[in-house]
Order: sequence, then C-alpha cells, then structure tokens
Amino acid sequence: MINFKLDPKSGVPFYRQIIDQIRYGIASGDLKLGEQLPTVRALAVQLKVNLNTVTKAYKELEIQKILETQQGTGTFIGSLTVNISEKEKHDKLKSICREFMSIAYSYGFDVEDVIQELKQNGGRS
Amino acid sequence: MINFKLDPKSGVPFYRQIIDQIRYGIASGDLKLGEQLPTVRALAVQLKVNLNTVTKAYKELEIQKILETQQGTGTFIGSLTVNISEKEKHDKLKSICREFMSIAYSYGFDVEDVIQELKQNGGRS
Amino acid sequence: MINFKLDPKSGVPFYRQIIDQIRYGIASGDLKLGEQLPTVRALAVQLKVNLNTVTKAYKELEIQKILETQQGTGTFIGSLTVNISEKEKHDKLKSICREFMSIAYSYGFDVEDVIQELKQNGGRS
Amino acid sequence: MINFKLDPKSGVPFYRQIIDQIRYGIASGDLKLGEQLPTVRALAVQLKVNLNTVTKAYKELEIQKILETQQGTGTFIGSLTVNISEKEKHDKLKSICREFMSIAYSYGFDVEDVIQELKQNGGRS
DNA sequence: GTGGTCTAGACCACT
DNA sequence: GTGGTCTAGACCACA
Repeated sequence: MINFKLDPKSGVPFYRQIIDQIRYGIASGDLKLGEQLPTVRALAVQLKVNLNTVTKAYKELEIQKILETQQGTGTFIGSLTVNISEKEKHDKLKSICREFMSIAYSYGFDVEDVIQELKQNGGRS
Repeated sequence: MINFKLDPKSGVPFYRQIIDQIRYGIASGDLKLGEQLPTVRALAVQLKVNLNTVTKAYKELEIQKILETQQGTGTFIGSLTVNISEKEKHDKLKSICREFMSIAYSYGFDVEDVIQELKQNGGRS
Repeated sequence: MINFKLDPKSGVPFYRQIIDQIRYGIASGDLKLGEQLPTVRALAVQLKVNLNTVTKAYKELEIQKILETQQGTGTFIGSLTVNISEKEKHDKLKSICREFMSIAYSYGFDVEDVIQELKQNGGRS
Repeated sequence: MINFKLDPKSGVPFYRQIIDQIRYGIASGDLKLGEQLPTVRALAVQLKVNLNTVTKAYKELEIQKILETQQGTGTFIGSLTVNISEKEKHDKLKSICREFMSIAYSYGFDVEDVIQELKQNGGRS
C-alpha cells in the first residue's frame, strides 16, 4: 500500500509522478508481487486528478509489464522481467548521471549536494 | 566560448538545452563576465534551429539577470550576483532531483543505484 | 477577472501591456491568489493577437514566479511572496522613472511639470 | 555645457538618453539659447558610442526645432516655438502620468515613492 | 550589423 | 480542452 502524493509545482507531470511512486514502491518493497492497486477511480478521487491521468499511468506501467490488469477484477503488481544486459544498464545509468550532474552543476550544486538530497528525499516530495 | 550541441532525442526542449549549456559554461568558467555570446542569428544557424528558439533561451536568461542584452550591440554575460536565497536554492535542488529521479525510474533505476553511481564517478567519465 | 485592453499606438509591445495589466490586476486586488487566468487561446482571440504573444507574456510572469501554470489545466495567480530586496525595488523604481521621464521629455515636459501633475492628481482622473 | 552620461542598463536607448539630457539641459538652464553643442564626432568619442547614434539624436532634435545645424560651423541650441495650446499640453501630461502611475503601482510603488525619486534624480542617472 | 516583436500555423504533452 | 515548443518569415528599432 502506498500513500500517494502529488506535487503540482514539481514540473513533473501527474501521470509520471504516479508511475514513479508505484515503481518506487516496488523497488522499496512497499508493494509486493501480486498485490492489488487502488482502482483508477478510487485513486483519481483520492489524488483529485482526472480519471484519464490515472488511467494513463496504469496503462504505461502495463505496457512495461510492471502491472497486470484483469478486466473486472483490478490491477496488480506483475512480474518484471529484466531483459537488458547489466552492461547496457550500467552504461545508461552513467550517461543519465553525467547529463544530470551537468545540469545540477550549472545551478551551483555539486555531487555531495545531490547525494545528500537524494538520501533525504529520494528525489520525492 | 562554448561548443553548443543539441540533442533532439533527449526530450529536453532545445531552448532549455541552450539555457543549460550557457549556465554550465558560466559555472565552469568557460564563459566570463562581460563576454559576448554568439548573436542569435549565428547560434540559430550553427544549431540549425529557428531564430526564435535561440531568442527564447537568451530572453529567459535575461529575465533571470544572467545575461544582459543591448539592442543593436549584442548579448553579454551579466553580473550574476547570485542573489538567490538558501530556500530558493534548496527548492531548485529538490526540483532538479525530482525531475532526474523521474527519468532514472523510467529507465528502471532506483535511488540506491543512482547514489552509488554518483559516489563512484561523480557523474563524470 | 480583468478587462484586458491593448493600445497598438502606445509603442509598448503587446506582450508587455498584458504583463503590466496582470501585475496591475494583482496589485489592485482584481486578481486574487490562485485565481485562474483566461486561457492563452481565449485571451489571444479576445485581444486579437497571436497565441504566442499571450504565451510570451504568461511565460515571463511565470519565470518571475508571479504566475503558475499546470500543463493541461491552466494558468493561475501564484504565490507572490514579494521576495524582492530593497535594492532591487529601488533599481526598478529608478528604471521606471527614467523610462517615464524619457517619454515625458519627448513631449516637451520637464521633471517639474510631472511632479506638479502627480502632486495634484496623483496620476488619477 | 553638459556632462553627458549614458546608462546601458536603463533600457532607454542611447540616442534617446542623449536627447533627454539636452532637453533637460535646456529646461534647467544649463544650456542657453544659441550655445554651441559638442560636435557629433567629439560626443561620440566621449560617450564611446557609434557616430550614427549621436547623429540620430541631433537630427531628431533638429526636426523638433530644438537644435539648429549650420553646415561646417556646428550645432546650436535653437529657439523652441511652442505651438500647442496649454490645454492640449496639460491633457497630454495627465494621460502620460496616469499611464505611468498605473505601471508604477503594479510594481508596488505609490505616488509618493515616484515623486521622491523624481525629485532626487529627475529620472536620470 | 545587432536584438525585439509579431504572425500564422503546426505538432506534441498533459488533464 | 489545457499549455509547450518549434518553424518560417516578416517588419521594426537600435548602434
């Protein structure tokens, strides 16, 4: 179970924030394999966003095979099959980090600042 | 002087890439106070984008008082008196981290993955 | 809600006239915190200007943190925490006065003329 | 004789600043009828601006019959003939002041702030 | 030559 | 439906 939270000022679109929080929930163990997620309707009401926004998030996670939807029953955490080589993953990570630090640096932050912030908030809320 | 480069695949808008590279140039010392930037036309041709795209980037930096323009003369690195409060700085850091992790998640990485990578390479190499 | 009006003869760019009217609306209390502004399209049609012109005005106010926009939802009056330093305020006042007197001079008026008029009517009626 | 000064940051174009200072000089009595002005060349060097910029200023004042140029001799303060009715002048002044205060107000200034600034600097320097 | 503004129209992303 | 970005091309103001 997740305590979803949306930040309209973050610049990150709502649907993406929902996706991130589900992914994070899985990564952190808050969400377990097979666990049922809130219905789109319930989550939309809870977060005070449009139904389509939640639907979009669930759909994208479905495409990534992270969620599985059973018509009329609900949406569940699925089995994520990682089929990228470790080297490819690591290269990608490096390239992302490089680009990111270049932006952070231009705003006057260094690696330590960033690591500390990530440790504290995990880039959330 | 900067060697500007645009990546159309990054998803980051052109004008924002230009902004980031100028900020980075200043932070890294490549661009010095009072130095003249390429003319909007020259940069537009070089990057093969429209004039307005470059103008938009310069304009935003001018509003932020990072650049100064003198009509008929050119655009210059301005007096960045770094008059940003600690709170604003921290907000900026948070927003950068959030956006970054949002991208990292979408590639299947976790806060831990990122922190480890940053510790190892500092976002370099 | 504002009754926007543009004067093509004033020499002041359209997008700046829009900015000034929004700022004035906020200062005068016509626009309240959190209130939604007209959509860019609606305002563009109403003022008979191009979409981009309105967008430009909204964007500048957003950079200045006077407006907040949420893609897909709309543009709103933001939290103007008036975080301007006294020096910046004074600089702004000076720059406004300079620009103003420049216009007044061009019509043949003198600082004394202007001060007297302001004392009499306070720029009203 | 005037001690000309240009402020690149004011936003007021150079040629207009020159015009203003000459008009102000006349209004304040620093420049007397028939007095000779610096040559365009001399003033351009002194102010470190392009020759065309000074020429443009002198030419506009000539058109307004405030200056008179004698080929090969120099430029002189001419006789300003005011041929606008007092009422028209006053109406114009009022309309300028109204528009101006509306802008000043939107930036958080009131009539007193403006009057004080004008008294101190006369909208200059 | 410089930058500033504006239009018309397109396509995309988000709610 | 909302705003965001970009292009192509025009005309103006300033140095």
